[in-house]
Amino acid sequence: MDTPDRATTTNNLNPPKFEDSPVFNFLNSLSPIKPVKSVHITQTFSSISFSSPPSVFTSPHVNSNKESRFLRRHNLLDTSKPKVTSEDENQTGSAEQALTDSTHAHNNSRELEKNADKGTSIGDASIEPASEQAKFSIELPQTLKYESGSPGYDPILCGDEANTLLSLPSSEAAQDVACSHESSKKNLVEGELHLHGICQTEPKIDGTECDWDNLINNASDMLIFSSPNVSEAFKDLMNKQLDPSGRIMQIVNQVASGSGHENEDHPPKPGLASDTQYTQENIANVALVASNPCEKMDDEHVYVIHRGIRRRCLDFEMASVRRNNSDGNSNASSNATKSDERNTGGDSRRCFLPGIGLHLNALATLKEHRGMKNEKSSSGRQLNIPSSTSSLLPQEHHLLLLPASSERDMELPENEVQPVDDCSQSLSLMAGEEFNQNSPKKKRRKVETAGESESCKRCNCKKSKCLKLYCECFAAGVYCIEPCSCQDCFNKPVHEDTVLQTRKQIESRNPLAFAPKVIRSSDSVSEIADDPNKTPASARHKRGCNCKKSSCLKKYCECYQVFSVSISFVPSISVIIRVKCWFLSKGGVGCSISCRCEGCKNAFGRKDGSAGIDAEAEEETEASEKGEVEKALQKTEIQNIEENQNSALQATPLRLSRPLLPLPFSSKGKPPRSFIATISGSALIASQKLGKPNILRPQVKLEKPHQTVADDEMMDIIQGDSSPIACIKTSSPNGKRISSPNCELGSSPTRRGGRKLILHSIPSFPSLTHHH
DNA sequence: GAGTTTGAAACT
DNA sequence: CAGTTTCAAACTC
Repeated sequence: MDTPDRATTTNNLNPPKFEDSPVFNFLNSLSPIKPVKSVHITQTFSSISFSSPPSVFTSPHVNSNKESRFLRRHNLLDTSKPKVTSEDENQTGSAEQALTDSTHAHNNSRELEKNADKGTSIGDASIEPASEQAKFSIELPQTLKYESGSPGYDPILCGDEANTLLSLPSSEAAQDVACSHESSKKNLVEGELHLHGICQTEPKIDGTECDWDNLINNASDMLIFSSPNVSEAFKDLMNKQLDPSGRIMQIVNQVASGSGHENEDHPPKPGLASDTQYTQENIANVALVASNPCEKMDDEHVYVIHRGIRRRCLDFEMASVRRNNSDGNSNASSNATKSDERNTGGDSRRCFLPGIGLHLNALATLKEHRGMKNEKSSSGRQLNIPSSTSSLLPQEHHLLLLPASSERDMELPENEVQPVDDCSQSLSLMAGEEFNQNSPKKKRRKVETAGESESCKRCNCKKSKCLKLYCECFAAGVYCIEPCSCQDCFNKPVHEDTVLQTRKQIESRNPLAFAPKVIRSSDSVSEIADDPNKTPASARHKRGCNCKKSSCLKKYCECYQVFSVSISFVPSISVIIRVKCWFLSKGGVGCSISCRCEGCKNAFGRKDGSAGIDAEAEEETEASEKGEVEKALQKTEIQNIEENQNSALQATPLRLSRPLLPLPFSSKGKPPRSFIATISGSALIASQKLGKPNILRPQVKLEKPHQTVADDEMMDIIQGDSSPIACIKTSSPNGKRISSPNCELGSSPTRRGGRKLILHSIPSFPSLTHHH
């Protein structure tokens, strides 16, 4: 499957295994995270274009399957060689062992170095001893040939290795939000990591030097997409990004202005409901796949990508519209059952409808694309959103893709932080994340592990018919889907009328019932603006919690919910970034005066105003005799990490892993162990306020698994200009996901060397403070 | 997997 | 608004 060039390169370079890399070994020695072979995700629902990379590396929880698969790949690799020397074999084996043996890792690295010097090593990798972390550098394998075994691998598409290190497996069906099981299966089979050489993007790399930055940069190339098509599209994107002149936003603007998808050569794919939809999708894709404006995007790719975005968002208000829509395809097939939904994809398409899912962030974006909006309206898809506040669905897609349906959308409370909790809908441009679902034992978890979209909300309602706010799906504004274990569920397209009605009823009772639950106080905003270093954990739950027994240390607490984001940017470097987001719909925020909790110990901020979950706070906690709190925190953290690791392997629909982070340790010389970053939505907002680029750049801080980055650090991350971050897929512990509204690919103004994907996390986030 | 705990949502 | 009930998630065993 390799191109001639690649083959040559491979042979010449005698591709080292990535996992043999000393760096990797070192990482493994430091972190519980262990390398795994490609992930076998049985995602049924996920149609998300960028499913979480079947991580090459994953947590120890990864099933053996993956590993075996990975091994197989090695075998393939080896077999490709004329002869496998015993040394090579040993190295291979040692690499495996090294994963768990740090000492061995060092030895290995030295060996590798030796080999590298000889030019015959499996992997050109060198790593300085821990004491010399400052010089932490690594040489990535020149050529990693993993694609050979993938049936879906398209040599043509992947041929351009120079520009694309991503070898995206192909299984386009998997992209369909229809969540075809078939696709999923295919994905499993084909969704393998195809590494075409980690450092190939750096022509200059001659096998002797490849600093950490390069590694990181290249890591982006190693993203794994469950969907081959997506991967292809992404690859194109990546290739285009190589062009210095490439500007993502241009594309976006182009599309918005109607030129983006004018590629007549590539008419909309069959099955598209309409041109309008296509346009929407294009926009979405553009947002995701920003590419060089000079080059026409491959609509096909784009389509593929966005296809994964389609979700089960409830377009409550669109029900009637859709009905009228003669489009036969229809989603209209609202008679569809859950399975039907998955298979038709029409339902998912709704996600592009404004419905209730407009995200605040989207508003601004949409405004920018007003032309698009108008166009849409003219097309008969005028969307009317009855409730402004209630329409804040945590669905990034909506934000990005849906044209503003009504001005009312803009009437949302200014300081509300959009709940970005449902990844299912969210444009999860995020990496193989996973949230902190603390109990893997749960049924839901099972479903998840079963391959179901971890990203999807999964309710388990029995009596509420999924028409109450009890139901997470309903509350999130999404239809229940197969992964749900609900009974007598009415939260289905077929009952959209009922859903709508119920929703309205609830809204009539509480207009903000569906509004974001987390708000950011103006005070905190200004505070941050004044001093970016201040802890931005100022977002607070709108109504506050009422905890009495959990001390606000459990997920029961609406305020305290650790949303974690795992960024698996380098599949080979299982980097799990745990991000505590304060910009989530709920959770991850400190308690406030509005809380009526008792004995509040919310690590994110106590009711009494105590420090949040900053590192110092945690340290304080640790140091203090509050063993209980500490325990709780640590436990939570551990759980989160473990879960992240686990889930990182699970492909999330539309899970786009984009390594955007120039790892901080690249300059700090700290080897990654586990990246735990804390992202504050407030920080994001603040950064906006400060007029800084809305680049979500979670600073990756190397620290112990239980540590978290201080808020101020997050501020740096967000505000800083050195670390482009990848689109991160964030999710809440309870399955709620957050994704940056405008996860766009772009080039960082300050990016160094390699291509980096920048997550414009909340670019279009309307200023929440300018009115204050 | 079943049962318990918890706190939000819903109801009165 | 307060008290109670219902509910489902979180948690425990």
